[in-house]
Amino acid sequence: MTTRGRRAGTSRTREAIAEAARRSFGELGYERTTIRAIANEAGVDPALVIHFYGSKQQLFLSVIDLPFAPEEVLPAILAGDRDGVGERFARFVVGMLEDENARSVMTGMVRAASTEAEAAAMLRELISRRVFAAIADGLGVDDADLRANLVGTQVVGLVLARYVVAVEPLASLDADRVVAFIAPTFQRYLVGPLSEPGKA
Amino acid sequence: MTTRGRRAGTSRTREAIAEAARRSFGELGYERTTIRAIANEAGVDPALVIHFYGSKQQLFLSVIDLPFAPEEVLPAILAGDRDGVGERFARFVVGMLEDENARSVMTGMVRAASTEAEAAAMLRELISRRVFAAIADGLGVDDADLRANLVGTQVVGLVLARYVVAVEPLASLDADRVVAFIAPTFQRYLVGPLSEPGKA
DNA sequence: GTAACAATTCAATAGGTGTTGAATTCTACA
DNA sequence: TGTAGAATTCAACACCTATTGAATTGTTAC
Repeated sequence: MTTRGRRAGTSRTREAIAEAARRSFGELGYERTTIRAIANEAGVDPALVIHFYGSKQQLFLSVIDLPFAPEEVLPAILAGDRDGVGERFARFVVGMLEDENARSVMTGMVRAASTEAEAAAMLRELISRRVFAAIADGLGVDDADLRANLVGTQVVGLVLARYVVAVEPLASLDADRVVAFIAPTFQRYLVGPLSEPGKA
Repeated sequence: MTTRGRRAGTSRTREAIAEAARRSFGELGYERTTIRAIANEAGVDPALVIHFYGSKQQLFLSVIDLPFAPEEVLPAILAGDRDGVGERFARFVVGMLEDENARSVMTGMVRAASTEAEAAAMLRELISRRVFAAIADGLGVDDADLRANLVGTQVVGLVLARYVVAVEPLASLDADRVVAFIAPTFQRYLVGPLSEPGKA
């Protein structure tokens, strides 16, 4: 029987709620995640979740944020020899997805983008503004918006196939091989000729 | 005031329900689609939907089925000169997605695969059995399972980015240009060397 | 030490969901 | 023509949801 009122000592429940939420959103998506389940996992009353975060949607937006800042991490990847940029990019994406927390956030974003307009907007914004800007600045290509889109298709496709749908053998492959397989795709989307190899 | 009991004449409501369901699942995903809304769009009582299809999940499974049979359509695409196979494949995928009904089914599948285990299984099965078999048979490559997976990532990534998230400029591009951009990716995933261009 | 405030729970509310059972009207077949 | 069955609606059920308001307990600043 839990008692009412404030607990003694300093409390870490706010973060516990955030962690539970991130995990659940990542695993179940937005709709299937219930505030009750989050509260339960955090060992707390549902009303406390609302008290801290206002609403389910605000909780989602607070908790699902990129596990990295594109404008901080991309420049270093895009700089350097052009021939290796696809591999460096692939290595970063695949490596980042190895981290459990980062993966939760990414799958959560992709899962939620499928049904939540807000989440779709986040993803759209991410791809077509932040990644776009980094590519335009870092590579000096003129059709950076399109290139950012194409890179985006391969990234979300990878997340969906490897982690959400978990198709085999891709899901069980070790990171290095995945990097090797998709690096050339990023290479072409980032700096290669975009039309047929012949023309353009 | 609609009257009770059977209507006169032959009825097409069963298909009307299927169409409404397909549209709604495609646009809103599984969770957000309600039986009441489907019934409403089909001009019918919610109970009739259940009466015809048994349950929401069975309705989903009945209605969301591939708009084409891979084993029938892929062989013709994979046969022929190897250099053009990527483009032929891209043309087929992108062209198929131009059809409104087919697109609904595909987005519905991808959307639902994000949250419904059954739908994820469908997609997994589709990619790793049916597409796999077609590739193995049609191309005679040995790592056909992996190639099918990689092709799958690019297909679902395209569906998600272009139609679900609708990122610009990709969403507004005309089909021919999309084909030109992604064809080389399919080309490599289908018959190209899978590791770095150098080795393999 | 007391007043403000933060953390926490409880109980309730209002609304939505898929699904069921019975009732009614029509069709098809004997 | 009669009767089995199909198509259809209505009303209800049982359940689950996010959210709210009030009550309680602890902490912090004066």
